[in-house]
Amino acid sequence: MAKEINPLPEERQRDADRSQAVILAAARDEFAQLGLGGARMDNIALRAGLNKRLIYYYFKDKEKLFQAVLEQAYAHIREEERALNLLALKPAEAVRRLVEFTWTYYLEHPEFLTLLNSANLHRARHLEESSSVRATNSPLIATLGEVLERGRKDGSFRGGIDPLQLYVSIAGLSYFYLSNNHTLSAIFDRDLMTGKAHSERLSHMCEVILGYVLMS
Amino acid sequence: MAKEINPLPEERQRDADRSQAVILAAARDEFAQLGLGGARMDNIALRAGLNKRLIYYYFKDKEKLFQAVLEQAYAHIREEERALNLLALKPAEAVRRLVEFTWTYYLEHPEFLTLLNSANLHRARHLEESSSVRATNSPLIATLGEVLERGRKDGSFRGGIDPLQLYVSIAGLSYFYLSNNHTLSAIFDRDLMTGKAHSERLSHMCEVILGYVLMS
DNA sequence: CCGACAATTCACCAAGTGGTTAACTAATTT
DNA sequence: AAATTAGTTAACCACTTGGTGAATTGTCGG
Repeated sequence: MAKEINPLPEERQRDADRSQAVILAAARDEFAQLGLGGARMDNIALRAGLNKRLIYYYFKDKEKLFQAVLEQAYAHIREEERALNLLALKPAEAVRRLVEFTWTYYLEHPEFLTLLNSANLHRARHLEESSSVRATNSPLIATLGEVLERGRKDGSFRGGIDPLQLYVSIAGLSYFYLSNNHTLSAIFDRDLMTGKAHSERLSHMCEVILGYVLMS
Repeated sequence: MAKEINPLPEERQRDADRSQAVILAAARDEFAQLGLGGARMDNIALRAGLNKRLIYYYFKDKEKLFQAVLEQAYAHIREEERALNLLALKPAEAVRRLVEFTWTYYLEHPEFLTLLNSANLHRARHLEESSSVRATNSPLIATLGEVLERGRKDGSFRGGIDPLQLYVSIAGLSYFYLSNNHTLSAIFDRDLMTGKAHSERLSHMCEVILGYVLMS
């Protein structure tokens, strides 16, 4: 009996790409949970199920590893942002869609929030060294600017809105609620992470943002 | 010539209260700059100009020290919030005042933002153990609720606004801009920390929030 | 002036810490 | 199938790290 060829390529024992991906995922989780200062390289190796030496082999050192994690995180959200296709929607719907997307993305990717916090704690020096993040100068702001212009032209939006200010406001409304939910819940003694609380927050944010951009 | 009595009490070499205060300030700075995981006890002692052993003598361990720093930070902002006296203002002015205060406080106390981020990274467990923070269940929300009610009664505000949602929104608009200014500046290649950028941000936030609460 | 206690110092440590050296082995090339 | 290279491993290390035991000294009431 001839040995049949496996239709799926057999798992190679050694796979550089897979190892790097596994390390990145492990590092993302460790950094997200403990911050740059609290993360432990031994722990990352343990999470990855790979020898610690491999981390240094592929990523040089802790700082570079963190930078790689950040780049991957940004690449991921940028990809999803691109898929939004805001220009295919009516201006008001585009803004609402952006609010909802931002909220949902942050909600489903809490690690993104803590990674950004760590990056900012270190004054974003890991981004400045990174070409990939700066280069792909998010086209979202340009798109949002176009949406605002269209809305103004068709008379539904007020004029003079800075798209960057609006984007920061949209992001901030979700970000603060989710990133600081533990302290907020503790101080105000109210669980902010129930499904009901979430939908209330989303509709509140839509009211705030749409109430601002829409003529009335 | 008789030795005259010093009108200011001479500096005692040993002063428990002063030492604790110095340690707290040093710890606040260290934690704010490096996070809980990145902060070093030796560094805190160095900053304080005191022997490291004193930190453990007064604060038990790193976790308790961090908790004490958080408690002090909250106590400070709560004190200033109390001084706002929002109920003495007309509703619209009270809301605008709160926006301005929040912005200014965060701007002048950047360490508060990073401390909160660290607290949230650790799921606010340092607050849950703290009686002082939970106890002084910020009366700001109650005050804001009263402001909203007055505004609705005199016909200037819309109804149905949840004061907590509004507070989170007001805080979030400032917080995200300032806490994430490094990553935002890097990604969008725009300096967000100039005086001009600051005043633009403040007026944008006032428009957003007042546009939301005011009837129109 | 003294005894007692509180404030401070000094020397020290076990358990990590990020990072490295060099050997080893699966794939790939020739 | 031998040679080369890329992926992986084990053992190790110099240096930090949070934390402690015990001695020391300023302060203050009596």
